[in-house]
Amino acid sequence: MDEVLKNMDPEKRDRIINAALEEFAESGYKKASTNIIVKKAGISKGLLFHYFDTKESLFNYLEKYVVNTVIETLENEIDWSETDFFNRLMQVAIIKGRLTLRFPKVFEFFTTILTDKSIDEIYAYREDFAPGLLEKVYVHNIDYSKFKPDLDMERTMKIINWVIEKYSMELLDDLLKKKNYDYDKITADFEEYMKILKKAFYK
Amino acid sequence: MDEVLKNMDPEKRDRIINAALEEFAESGYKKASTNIIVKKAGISKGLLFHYFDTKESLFNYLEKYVVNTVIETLENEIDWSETDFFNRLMQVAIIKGRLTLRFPKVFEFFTTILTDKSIDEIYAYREDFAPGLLEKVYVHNIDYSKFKPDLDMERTMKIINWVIEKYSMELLDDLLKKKNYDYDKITADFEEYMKILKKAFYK
DNA sequence: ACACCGTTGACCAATGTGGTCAACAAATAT
DNA sequence: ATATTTGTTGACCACATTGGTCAACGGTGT
Repeated sequence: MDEVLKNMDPEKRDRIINAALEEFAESGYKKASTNIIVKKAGISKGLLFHYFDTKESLFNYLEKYVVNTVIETLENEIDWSETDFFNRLMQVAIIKGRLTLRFPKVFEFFTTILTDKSIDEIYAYREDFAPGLLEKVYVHNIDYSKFKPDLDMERTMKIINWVIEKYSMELLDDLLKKKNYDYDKITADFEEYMKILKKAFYK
Repeated sequence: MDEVLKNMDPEKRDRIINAALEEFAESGYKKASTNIIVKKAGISKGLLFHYFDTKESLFNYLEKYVVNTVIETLENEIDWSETDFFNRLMQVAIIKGRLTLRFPKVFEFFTTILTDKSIDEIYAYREDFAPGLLEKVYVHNIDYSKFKPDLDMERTMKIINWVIEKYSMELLDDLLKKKNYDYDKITADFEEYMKILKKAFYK
């Protein structure tokens, strides 16, 4: 399976991957239909099972490929010298936006995978695929002395994260509907939110 | 169908409703299986189709019944004399928590229904079932003069809403896992978050 | 002419679908 | 006690969909 995959036309591979991501994200592993996947990908049934022997191995390949791609992209594209916490999170959100343009349903796919897993399992899953990454994003080089000293930091961090998650979600939904990607406008809008949060939580 | 439903044992009706809500929420209308619904509800196939002639009419009944229940509960249980914005939103969240204890998957059911609808359609849907309610929750008797005068109010309101939505979601997930409902502890924790937001956005 | 290879879609047994119905059980009326 | 209605069951149906196979096709290079 592996050597045959390496030689596949990359454009076609992305089409298959996106079709499969969409179907698995929408229906979960069991109810996802290979018939629908081939229809979405615009290929024949036979071809799908030529590249991926079974539905299960397709799912496994998908998971590995897509998780690794996301992690590598984050590792490589984050500016690790950035010291401002909000700017760091903004970078992450923007990178996620670019990934969504290439793999529209990746993050819904992740959500579906993680649904029904306990918090411990989710943590283990994350550490399995990207050991230490989460901590690195949140603390490496970040200057926490900018925050007001009397804050309930645990809850404050949760609040900031929730805001960014929700904003990103609305943003990604939007990206998938309209096709244009007005980088500057999005960044400016995002910065407005960050400004409000900074005023609220920075010294 | 209607008169036969009125006479149904309410405990059994709730079991059927919750089983159907769960299955529809999980799989969407088309992929939801009536076989799984009867299994979850612990009744026979025949009985489900005795009460609800078709899968479609079951879905329609569900939608009406559950939307009306949620709206009536909100209308009746909100303390409309409350003037503090954060307390108002906290009340809504707590009422949602109580509803989740009775209908564990209602809000996931709503989410599934609304997925793939455009923003305009969602707005129309809401106005169709609960005309004016949303506005009433957000403005009726609320004292907005407590907010700092120089705020970007549109974005600030979004932020507050996002925080409460996310907090509620985590709370509801939690409620479904553990069965106990430590009202006081939850309220206290919630109030901590509100305190942070008030310090950030109130004068 | 041949071999090779990516690709197709009709085809398969197996499982699942929404819905029916004759028959049983329990309550209710006579 | 008996007859009647009401609530409930699950085996059963025709049909759709499932994951997966395979003989055949068209194109490319030799």
